[in-house]
Amino acid sequence: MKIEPELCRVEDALGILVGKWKPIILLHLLKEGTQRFSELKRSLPGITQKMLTKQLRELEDEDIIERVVYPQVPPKVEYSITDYGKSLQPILEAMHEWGKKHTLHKRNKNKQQSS
Amino acid sequence: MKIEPELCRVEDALGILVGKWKPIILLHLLKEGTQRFSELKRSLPGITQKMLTKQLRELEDEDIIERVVYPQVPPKVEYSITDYGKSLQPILEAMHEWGKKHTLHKRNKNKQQSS
DNA sequence: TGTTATAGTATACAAAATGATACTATTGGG
DNA sequence: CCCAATAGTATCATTTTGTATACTATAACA
Repeated sequence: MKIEPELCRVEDALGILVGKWKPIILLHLLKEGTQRFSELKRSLPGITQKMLTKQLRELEDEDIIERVVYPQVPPKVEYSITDYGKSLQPILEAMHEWGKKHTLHKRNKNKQQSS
Repeated sequence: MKIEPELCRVEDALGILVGKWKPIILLHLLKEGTQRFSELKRSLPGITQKMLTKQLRELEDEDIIERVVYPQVPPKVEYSITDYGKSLQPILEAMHEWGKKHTLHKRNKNKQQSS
């Protein structure tokens, strides 16, 4: 019995979700809707401009988010999830749920070890 | 409206799933059941021993897989998914499904561009 | 005696991801 | 004239990941 090549499709989802910031950016946009660059930055304590820009560009390249530039000074740029990007929501939520369980699991584990 | 800190729990799932090899190792173990080190290695063309060992250790540390050593020569070590690890299956499957859709999406996108 | 098999470890190196910091353009306001 | 505000770039340093290669122990086998 061999693993079919299609099984590796997980990599595609991972390739998009992975990165220290991407999932949290997506959760923000899903939850809050359209956000300006500066709003996102304020919401993600610790991220540098460079990182935020990079992650946003990558998500944009994959059609997960949309970028709208308003020709103003000072500049205004808004980001939002595309319909296509919304299809990631079940994964994000599944991961979120699992993550919460995992936090408990780790807590129990540590409790046992230290008793 | 602020994002609650718990929203960052996605990171926990990602931390475990991420890595060039982890998801594929997990899919193998889920699909084939218990596997020896050498079987896994043969199933993952291109992986080095060091990487395989490292990924397996990390998964073991998180209680996702179990490692059983048989006191033999030559050595025999078997890996299998724990019950806890099986709870990742829905995520893996959701990612797999999404990945398939994404492949089509990209195909359509490229078709449009080249027309 | 030399070779093979297994499940690794050790070391060095290369590449990719992330971080820190400084810099830019523009324009309205003081 | 100078400063603040926004959405970035540019450059360099550090950290994390991954690769390549050689090495180990031990018993069975030829």
